[in-house]
Amino acid sequence: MRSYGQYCALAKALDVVGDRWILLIIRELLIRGRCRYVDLLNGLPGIATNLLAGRLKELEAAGVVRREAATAPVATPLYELTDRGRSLEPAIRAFAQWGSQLLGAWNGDEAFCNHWLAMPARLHLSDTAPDERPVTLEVRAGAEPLSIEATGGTVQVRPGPAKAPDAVLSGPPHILAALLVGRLALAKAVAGGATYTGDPAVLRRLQPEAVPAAAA
Amino acid sequence: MRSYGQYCALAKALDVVGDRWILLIIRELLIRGRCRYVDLLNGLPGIATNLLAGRLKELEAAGVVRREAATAPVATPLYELTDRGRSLEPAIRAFAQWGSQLLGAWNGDEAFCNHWLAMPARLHLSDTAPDERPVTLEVRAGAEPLSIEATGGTVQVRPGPAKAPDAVLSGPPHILAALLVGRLALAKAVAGGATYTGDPAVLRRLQPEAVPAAAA
DNA sequence: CGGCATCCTCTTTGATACTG
DNA sequence: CAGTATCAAAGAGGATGCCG
Repeated sequence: MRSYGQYCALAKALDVVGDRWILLIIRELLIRGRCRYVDLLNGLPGIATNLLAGRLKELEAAGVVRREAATAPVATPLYELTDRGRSLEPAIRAFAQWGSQLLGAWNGDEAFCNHWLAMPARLHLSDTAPDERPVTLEVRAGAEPLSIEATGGTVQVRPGPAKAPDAVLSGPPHILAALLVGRLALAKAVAGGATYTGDPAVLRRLQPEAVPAAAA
Repeated sequence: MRSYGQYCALAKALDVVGDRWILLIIRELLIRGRCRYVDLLNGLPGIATNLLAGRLKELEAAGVVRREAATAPVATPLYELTDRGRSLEPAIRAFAQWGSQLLGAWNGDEAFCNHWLAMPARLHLSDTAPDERPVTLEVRAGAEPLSIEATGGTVQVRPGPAKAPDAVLSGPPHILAALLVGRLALAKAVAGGATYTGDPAVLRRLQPEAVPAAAA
């Protein structure tokens, strides 16, 4: 990107991460942690492959992303955020929160990846029963599932299936998002096309206080 | 901007404010409040006038900016943020904070406007003596001065001169920024080229606890 | 295959000139 | 002052090719 050439913290930030696709690339790396080029490509529907390659180089040069070359046991290079990159998380969260009000019902021709639900999930879920045994919820909306684990007071969200999920949730994206975030009660989510199998307590345990409020 | 076409809150936010120059336009409106087209143009060195005009239209269409047409007493149309626009402030602050670590010494060929100091000032200053009478500090680094007022526990920062400043601060941008933010003690700032006239207590009153720490 | 680099077209930007 | 008009240059998007 062309620099704004302004002595201003915001302008400096935008010199580095203001380019098209950059924040979405960082979103992917925040959600997935270290991953391959092709994982990024899949999580960024619409990006041209040359553009992704170029952006990754810029981000590496800027010290936001680190590229680990493929060595012995690993077949392909891996990308991950540096500390500086991870420190963008609060800003990205703030933006996502602002954008969430622009998120209406899902019109089927928008791209959707299940793991994107990790962002609202990390923001709004917590383990409300730290002393009970760990439980896992698997969420399926797109191709690859997402697993959410409540264990010892913390919530772990990561892409990929859960080994032995205590509950499984699936349905249309906007219903799942609203349900996880606590804007929609389970009954209404089911009425809206969601399916929940397994122990209902798993979902309740993850939700701070939103469920009782929204259940009305 | 071309939409990312992704059902994701962050992508939706970027569909609206991800375009080049947009966040800087919003920065200007956050600092200045309601203002004229030329004010924006002056506060955004490097922007092309057609681009500013186009962005303002997009932002108006998106409900982020409101344009008030010139009526009776006012000679020219004015622009200001809507509530939705103002609600971007936390996200912009978060980004600016991230960018501040990229802000080194001021190399003279970067553009600088004095009123940009309002962002770090609002973030880091507070009125530490709410019960004393209001005091005003005037900051001069660029063309137009900035006035910072501590009154009754709150700090007001706005572009423009102060009526009767209790103190006046001037000097090179990076020195003033570091001083205001508390990263630099007054003595060191003066050694670095800053000038401070008036009551030293004014500056101390504005700074939470940073000065004692950084004074060492 | 996964991980890019090239080539080409189309859109956006930047610079400047011009008008009500 | 507040923009619009014009045009060249840069960047994005898409397809495809190359290489381990």
